[in-house]
Amino acid sequence: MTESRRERERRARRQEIISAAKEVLSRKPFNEATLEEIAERAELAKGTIYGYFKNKEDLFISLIKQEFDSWRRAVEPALDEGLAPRERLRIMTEAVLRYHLDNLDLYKIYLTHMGFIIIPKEGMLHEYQRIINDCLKKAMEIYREVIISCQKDGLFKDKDPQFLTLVYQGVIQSVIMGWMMGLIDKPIPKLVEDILELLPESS
Amino acid sequence: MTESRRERERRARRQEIISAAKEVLSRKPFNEATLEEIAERAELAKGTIYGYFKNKEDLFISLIKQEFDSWRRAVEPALDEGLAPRERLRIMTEAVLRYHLDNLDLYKIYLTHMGFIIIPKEGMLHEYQRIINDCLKKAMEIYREVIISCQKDGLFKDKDPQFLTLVYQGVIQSVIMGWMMGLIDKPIPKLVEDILELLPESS
Amino acid sequence: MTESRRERERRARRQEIISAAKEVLSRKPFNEATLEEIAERAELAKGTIYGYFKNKEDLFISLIKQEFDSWRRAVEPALDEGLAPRERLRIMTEAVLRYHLDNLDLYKIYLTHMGFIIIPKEGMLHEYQRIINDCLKKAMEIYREVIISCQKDGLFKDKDPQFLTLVYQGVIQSVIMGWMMGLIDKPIPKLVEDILELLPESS
Amino acid sequence: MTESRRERERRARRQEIISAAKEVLSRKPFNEATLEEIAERAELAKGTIYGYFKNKEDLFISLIKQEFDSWRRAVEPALDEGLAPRERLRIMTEAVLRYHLDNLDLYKIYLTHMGFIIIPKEGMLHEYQRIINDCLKKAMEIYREVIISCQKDGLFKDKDPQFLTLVYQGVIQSVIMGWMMGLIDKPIPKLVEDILELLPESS
DNA sequence: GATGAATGAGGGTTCATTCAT
DNA sequence: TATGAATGAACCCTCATTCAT
Repeated sequence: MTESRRERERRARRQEIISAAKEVLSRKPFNEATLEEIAERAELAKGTIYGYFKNKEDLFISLIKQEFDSWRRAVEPALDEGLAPRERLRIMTEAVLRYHLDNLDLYKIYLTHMGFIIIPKEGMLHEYQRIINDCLKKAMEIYREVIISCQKDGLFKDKDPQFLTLVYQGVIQSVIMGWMMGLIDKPIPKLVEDILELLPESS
Repeated sequence: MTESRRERERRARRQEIISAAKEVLSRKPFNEATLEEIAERAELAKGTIYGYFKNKEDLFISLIKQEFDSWRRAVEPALDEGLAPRERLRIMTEAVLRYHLDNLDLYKIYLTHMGFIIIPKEGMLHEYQRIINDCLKKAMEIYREVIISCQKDGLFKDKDPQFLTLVYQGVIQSVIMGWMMGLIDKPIPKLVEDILELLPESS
Repeated sequence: MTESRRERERRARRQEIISAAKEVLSRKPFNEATLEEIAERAELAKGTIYGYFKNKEDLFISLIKQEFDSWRRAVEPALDEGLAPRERLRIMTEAVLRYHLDNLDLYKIYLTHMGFIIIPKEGMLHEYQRIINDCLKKAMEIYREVIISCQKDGLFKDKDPQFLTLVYQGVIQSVIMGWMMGLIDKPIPKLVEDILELLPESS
Repeated sequence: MTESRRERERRARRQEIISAAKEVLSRKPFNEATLEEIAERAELAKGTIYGYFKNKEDLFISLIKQEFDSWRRAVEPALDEGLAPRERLRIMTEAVLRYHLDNLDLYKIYLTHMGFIIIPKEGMLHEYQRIINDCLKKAMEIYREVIISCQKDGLFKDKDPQFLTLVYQGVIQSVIMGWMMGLIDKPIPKLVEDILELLPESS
């Protein structure tokens, strides 16, 4: 069991580093965030990080993957196909908002690195850019799946699902940004209601 | 008049540098874009840039300011209070879309640097981050003014204007991103129509 | 002509860096020689070197190539097929000895990096290792060519030329090392005579 | 006796580390060989090595000393002054060749670190560089002693013994390198014969 | 004004060595 | 004694900025 303790400690330390990185990366883009600062925040020497991650990029990728998994788990309930589509949309919207508003750092990272979604593949794309891209695509697919199920149920009848998905994502983003900027502070269920009301009904 | 020619040339040269910077910054975030690359694209020596701008940041700020002014001029027609509110909204939407779709580089810069909307609470804020922030706020104010005028006219009756502004901005952004990603390619007037349709009517 | 002066200065500076590198690399193997030390010796800032060479390895490769070319030019006279084979051998031996004894640093570099000749290709071979290898092979080929021409003339009749080349190279190396260690200080022509006397005659 | 077993185990462990180091150092120069890799090959933790050697250099020195002792023992029979000089030379040549061809790793280490023969005039000399130097000098002395005894017996009559020693060493090295590079594969006694034939007879 | 060589601070990364367990 | 996590010095390299020409 001694072995087990060491492993536990190792995992904990690894997590501390990821958390430190998360905080720093929420304020600075990848290239501006220094390992020095991350190490400092984790109260470690710079070199120590390399015992846990292959390099700066690996650390960042691990962070993104972990956070995306966590986001995905939060949204999972909305994937239950047994639920009514409209209910799935409500659950999803609430889960997404709650997740991000409880965890603003992640969203800041997303915003800070959003440029990477768009940047054309000039030269080699950094691995971490690919990862971010993947996560975004997966998130969009989830949105789209739920939206399509709503359409099958008669909502937003004649609109292009791609377009609807984009708009949905844009509205969510606006709300989160508004919250971040202190322009909005309603409780989450109220926000969800407001958002759903905005969506074009089929009727 | 020789003096005047010199000035004209100087302004032209300055403009070339800004254009080069714009192109580079649409592909890379501030810290990844090098003066070397900008100078190369402007067909100048690195040192020459310092004859026109105090430093890298100053160049970036000048770029942002200039672009924002240009954007503002494009949207100006919608500020005419003599027009019908709904028409103002249509004009604004069309102007914004047209401006950005004709000028994707600027939007890429915006996306690439969007993280800076979120003001870091600690440490020094780069001057250019503050500028970007200012521009965004001014744009939001323009949106809000038009939206409020619509509300006075009976549209979106009971909604919070702040919230509506955010949503409007989010929808615009979605459409531009969809366009960039090749997911959308309808002509602009059609897009405007789609967007306005989405907005909740008063009725 | 101003341009020409700049170019001239550039080449001169480049040469200074190579010379500094040569001195340092004659004392330390590649991995132990630091750019810091090279820059210091060239009386330049570390960063300046990167204006002249892509990186440390590029600098080293340029050095090796330059030195090998220079060595080759020194040995060139022995390649004249119009000469009597035995005379060619004498000329070559004298040229090689004179070149290295006048230019001990290069030989030190060779010795300091000799390990790379043998190291099996585990993983990727550094580019500079390949270059060193190439130079050595070319040198051996020159030796062999002259030796074979001697054999055709009746010298060392029945020996394997490969073997003879190795031995020749080994003897040369011994003499240079002896000189370096201060064990030998005869004038070069005397050394050449001594060496040639050692070689097995055909008779 | 428990104590004795402990000691035995300790020595064995120490030996394992030296062997691992030998293998690694035959492929990489001192500064490129990492303790990590040595420890891995010895199936030990990095820190454990410090229980057996003061530091990396101490380990390297121990290795060199041990190998040199072993080499010396192999050559010992040739030091018997009761034998005929020519026979001593034959025995020595065969012993040296056999030792190195059976133990190529050591020779690779020698080649990889040969640069250290040339004592840097400035700065601090690594202790291990001095050791290598010492070993080489001792080896040369052994060669010289046998060669001088041959001369007293009338061989190579009028040559400078220092010169002959160097040449002898050079020829030996050539043969070993030829073997390593796959250019030579005769059985050892045949090689010895070839070498001795090369050496200038007195007659 | 234009040039581009030179600078040097600062970042990512490696690795010998130490030390608590 | 064995372990391997932690340390931090030192290395290579980049790039904004300066300055002599």
